[in-house]
Amino acid sequence: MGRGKIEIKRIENATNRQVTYSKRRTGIMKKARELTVLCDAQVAIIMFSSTGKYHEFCSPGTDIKGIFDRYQQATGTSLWIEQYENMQRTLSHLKDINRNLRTEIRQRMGEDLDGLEFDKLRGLEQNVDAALKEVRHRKYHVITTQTETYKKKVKHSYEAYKNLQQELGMREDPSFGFVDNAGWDGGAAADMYAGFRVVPPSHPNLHGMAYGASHDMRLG
Amino acid sequence: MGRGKIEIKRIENATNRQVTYSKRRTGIMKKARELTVLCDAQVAIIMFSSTGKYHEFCSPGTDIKGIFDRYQQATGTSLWIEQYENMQRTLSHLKDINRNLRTEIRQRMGEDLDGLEFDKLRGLEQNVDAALKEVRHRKYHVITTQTETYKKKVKHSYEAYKNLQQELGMREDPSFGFVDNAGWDGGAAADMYAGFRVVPPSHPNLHGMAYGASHDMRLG
DNA sequence: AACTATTTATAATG
DNA sequence: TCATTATAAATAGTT
Repeated sequence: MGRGKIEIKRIENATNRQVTYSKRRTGIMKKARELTVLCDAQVAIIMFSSTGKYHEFCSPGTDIKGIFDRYQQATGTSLWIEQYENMQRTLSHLKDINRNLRTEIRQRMGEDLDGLEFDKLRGLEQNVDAALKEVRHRKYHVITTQTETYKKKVKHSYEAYKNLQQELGMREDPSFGFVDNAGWDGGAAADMYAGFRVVPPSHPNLHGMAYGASHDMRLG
Repeated sequence: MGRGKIEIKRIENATNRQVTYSKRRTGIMKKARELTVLCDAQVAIIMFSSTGKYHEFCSPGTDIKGIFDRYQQATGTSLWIEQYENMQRTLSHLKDINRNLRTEIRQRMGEDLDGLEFDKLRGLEQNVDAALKEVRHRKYHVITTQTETYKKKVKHSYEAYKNLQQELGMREDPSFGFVDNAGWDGGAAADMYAGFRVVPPSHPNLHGMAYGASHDMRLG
């Protein structure tokens, strides 16, 4: 349909190709529109030219997404729906795990124990007991390390002071600067222990910010 | 183009409509195929006839999904991608939460404590300590209830035996049946306590099946 | 973009 | 549904 017949193969001349694309695209769109009206059909068309421009047609009364959702239902071979449902499954699975984890934490916090049988309770008790020992052990390790570090710091500081004093030849007033060694080092260490270990906690702080519900427990 | 010109409006005769749909559909598909070849374009077409049958066309080298993904990118107005990405975000968020929950559980089990500062450790210790008390309390409650129930059962059973014995007028051989009350009831109760409370656990069973990694901790 | 010779699509018909 | 064909419509090449 034109001045001459053409072979159906790629048009090499880019301008020609673009012109032909434009003409034929219009033609197809018109035919699609006519089809929807004449035959009461639903049609969706998406086109990309070789230059990347896109055009679409969609029969009135719906939209591209609508037609494609219908298409997926009709074919059964879902495209996005499959991914979507996979994700839904994963999500649901994750939520289950999440719920279980929360339950375990609550039970480890001594809550929601009503549903547990005796055997479970005994297991939980032993487990929490062992955990407590571990935590205590670790805590003492940390406090010991901290104290050692502090002692070393103090010692180095004192030595630096001594050296300085020696360099100055003790010409200054003794009431200026450090007075003595013993009272300083030991006192500080004792204070640390008092603050960290000797003073008992006034309240156990079971649900406060210090530990427990520290991260967001709600689902998205 | 036909023996006569037609108005572009719905064809009322169903048969005619179906015939026209068939012819024109073929025509559009052919034009689409020609367009892809001549102009190096990408085209996707989906059609539904008024009777619900569907037909599709897609330029070679891709598929419907491919073209529609490209379409979504081109338009920016995402259709499925938006839902998809929302779910991805939710999923990722859930995974984060689960990871945190697992970390908390591990720390409540006395593992992975290396990263914790002293304050956190102290909070954890207090928390686990309080939880242990709760669990113990609950355990004793359960064992007490169980024992009471058991005692009642035994008592009822013994009374039933006594009544039966009385009805029989003690005509049978005393060596048949129950011998005495005391040895039976008390002994059973003591055994229970021994099994549940007196005997110390041989191994704490920190990671076994009794408690701990009871649910699937892997992700899907 | 418009024009037009020609090809192509298709409505009516068998 | 298939084939035919007269005619409408689309479009290739041109201006």
